[in-house]
Amino acid sequence: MLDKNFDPKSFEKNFSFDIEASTRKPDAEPFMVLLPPPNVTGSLHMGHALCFTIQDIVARYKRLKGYDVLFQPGLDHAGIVTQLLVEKQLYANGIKKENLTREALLKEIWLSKENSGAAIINQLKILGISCDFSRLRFTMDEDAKKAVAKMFVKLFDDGLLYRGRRMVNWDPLIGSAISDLEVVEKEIDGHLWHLKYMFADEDGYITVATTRPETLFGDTAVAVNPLDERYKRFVGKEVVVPLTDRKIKIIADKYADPEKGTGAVKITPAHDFNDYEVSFRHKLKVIEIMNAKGEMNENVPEIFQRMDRFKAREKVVELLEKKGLLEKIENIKQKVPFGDRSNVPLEPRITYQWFVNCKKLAEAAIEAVKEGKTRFVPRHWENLYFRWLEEIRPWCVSRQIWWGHRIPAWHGPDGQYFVAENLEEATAKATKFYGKNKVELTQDEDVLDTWFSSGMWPFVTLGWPKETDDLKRFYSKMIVVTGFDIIFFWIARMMMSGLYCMGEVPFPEVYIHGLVRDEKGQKMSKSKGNVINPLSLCEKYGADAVRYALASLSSPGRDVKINERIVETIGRNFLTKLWNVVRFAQMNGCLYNKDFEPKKAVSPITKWIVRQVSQMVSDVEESIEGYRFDEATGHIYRCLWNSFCDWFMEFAKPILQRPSPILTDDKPQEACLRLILLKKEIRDAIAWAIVQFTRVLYPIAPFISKKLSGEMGILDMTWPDIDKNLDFKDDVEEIELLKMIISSVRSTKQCLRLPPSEKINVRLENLGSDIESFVSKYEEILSRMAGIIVGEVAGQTVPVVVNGAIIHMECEGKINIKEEKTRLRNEIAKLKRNREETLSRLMNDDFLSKASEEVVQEHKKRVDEINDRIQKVDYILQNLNVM
RNA sequence: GGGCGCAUAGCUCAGCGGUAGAGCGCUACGUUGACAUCGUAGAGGUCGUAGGUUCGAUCCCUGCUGCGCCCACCA
Repeated sequence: MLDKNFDPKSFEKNFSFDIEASTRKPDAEPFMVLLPPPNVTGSLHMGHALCFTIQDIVARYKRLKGYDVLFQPGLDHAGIVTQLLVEKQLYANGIKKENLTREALLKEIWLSKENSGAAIINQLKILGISCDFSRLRFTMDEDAKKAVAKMFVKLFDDGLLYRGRRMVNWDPLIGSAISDLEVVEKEIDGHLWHLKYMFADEDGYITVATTRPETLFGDTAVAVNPLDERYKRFVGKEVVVPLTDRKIKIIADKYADPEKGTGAVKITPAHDFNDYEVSFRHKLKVIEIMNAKGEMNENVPEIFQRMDRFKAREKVVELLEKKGLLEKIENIKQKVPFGDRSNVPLEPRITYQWFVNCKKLAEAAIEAVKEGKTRFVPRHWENLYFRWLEEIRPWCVSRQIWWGHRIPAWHGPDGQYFVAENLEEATAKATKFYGKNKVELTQDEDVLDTWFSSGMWPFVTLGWPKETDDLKRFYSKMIVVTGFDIIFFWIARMMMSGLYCMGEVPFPEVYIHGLVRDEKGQKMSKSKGNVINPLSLCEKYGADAVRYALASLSSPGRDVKINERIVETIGRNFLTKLWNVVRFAQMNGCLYNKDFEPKKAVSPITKWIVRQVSQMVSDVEESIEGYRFDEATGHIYRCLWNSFCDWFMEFAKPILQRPSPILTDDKPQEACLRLILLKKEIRDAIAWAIVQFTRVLYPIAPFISKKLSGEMGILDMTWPDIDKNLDFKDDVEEIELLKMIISSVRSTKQCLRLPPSEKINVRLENLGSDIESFVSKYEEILSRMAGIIVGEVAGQTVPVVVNGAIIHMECEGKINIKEEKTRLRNEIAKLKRNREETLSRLMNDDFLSKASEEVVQEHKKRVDEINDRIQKVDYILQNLNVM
């Protein structure tokens, strides 16, 4: 028997879904859900909870539907983030990175990875995510390493991957190159310094505006626009770089925009993408003035050397001012590129890096989506995907950090390198190249961008490059669920890698969910302090409540705003309701009866609830298949709370509470038997309905569903097998009429300020069916739920119109006639307005000729109904006058 | 500078070419056996704005306004 208090903690921990998650069904249709591997940098946040809940709903639903579901879990090594985190932890313990060897730092990171990984797995289990943990993979597994090396070599051999000296975005804090995607533009309050560049051979100067005065040591020209009349005559002249005695030329280049700054721009090829371009056109010298940490190097005057770039800026400005070379300072809003992980301003830097030429890969990825081989849900995300892939640039995949997949390339003593899957193969290549036996090879120091291995996740987890059975069975049969923020990082790359290595799209569908935000719609972040920890919510309200709330809030294409209160009011309250109704069922001895056949139900109320539940099941099915989890929870909610609890259980109560007759010889046997059978049918129907609820709810709230279906006597979870062709029309209509009568009486009582508990005599008129039999069936229900006694009435009455029927309520001395008259007049006025509107359409020839026949008929019917009602209400009004 | 999304009740959001919906909140009333984490009833919206298409527009199209996001190497 269930406890009176609903306490999810008391049972959630008792359930493990490991067995169902790892059970394979070789004969069933395969379906895979690919869990986006969480970073091993700590714990799961609300975004994970949403993403994983959605996936788990799909996985569980498909399992119930009979598919062979592989829900593949994994963890991501998350190169830069993880290394930064561990370095920070070490630093807090007084250990500096500089004092550690590569091996020592890696050892520390692996340790951290083990801890974090274990914590994440534990959290996934608390959330009830039913992936197959026996198949847990890590992006730096031995197998994954081999696969990554394999693909790297393949790309290299196909000429799609190369090493080159290029200008890249450099993160001075991390000391590494990063990809374009890892650059975030931030608008900051900055200054525009107007500097005087003195002419070398005459008096006077040209004014150059810059936001980065410290880079002037790297200047190798000043550019003006060839069409700029102001500066035409200066082109070819020399100016002196301030604070130095170095002379540079004034050049004419269309890059200089007369509208911007002073129209004359300093050219610093080593530290600006545009200037680098300009330097090629004019064969300018390239002077690097900073090291990997963003400190000034030996190419600047002595006093600036080893100085941090921002410190140097201050110093430069100070000196310029002293020397009278600073014309003015303007305050401006400025966009500056920052590293998304380090959150420091980036420096463009010219270095050797490895690049993937994505052009061809991208074309295939675009094509596949255009052809519909992969579909985004919601569809409009495809635009974003196309736009990025169409303008794709070479992808810098090397990182100057230690944590990650080491680049599978080996360098010879002379700078020659050999790309190979392992040292043996590299040695073989080197031997061939050098033509002698012993060559000292050293592996490339760099590691790969994390997303290189993430992009291979769909097939690496299935065993690639081995041609495993799983790979054949599940590749391209999977779904990926993720946020739009990683469409470029991950989805696009999985498409490219997948098509490249497997020749087929990895997944036919990608479901893109919204971002989780706080109740004000703000992004959750540690700095704002508005982060909600899903695990503490689970602790407080249960994982089911969190999952249910997330599902019901996840409308397509919209962000999910959540706070603790929402979990409480949406999730926990609903589950409490379910818990309580099951408890009530238990008190009444309801247990699942496998012999109960819904379509053979006898009692109208049973037929009604069977109909409602059946409809709900097919609605939920449709919703989940369309990824409408908000609708799915809505259907379950309304059916359980409104139809089942508010109506059916109330209908059932009087029947259940009737004392069971004892069959003796002196009582009419048939009536007793009928009651016994009716009570049994009601109990069976209650248990049946509850079981259906737990089944449809199982994908969303698995713990409570399992618990409650167990209480009802069901151990195996399956999707409800519902008869979609039930013909209960007449009975369903009868119950709908009953409901309307009850509602109308309640409403009228409230209007008339009659206490709901007061029993009122009523007379029914024009019911449309046999009043006597209707009353005999529902007399008890009408009495309990509406507080009316059907029979004859005396004295003053208030008639209530329900559909075609009229309920005359006895109210002698109980009501205020004036108020009642006002109420009725208002009702008539409203009805008339309604009628006018409908009639005006029916009198419109265009409407009659152009609207569909169905719509026209509907309008005509509506007018008839309104007329009928007006007539009755008016009749009532007249009679009130007489009384 | 391009592109995308959103605008519906006090709040959070569904919806839809044919008389506006839910949850929360609010108001009134109601509890001795499922549930106050509750029940019953009710108030509350000219569906952002201006045009257009249509017999009919909250829904489709266009402009505008406001908010949010993405992309882009500019001093």
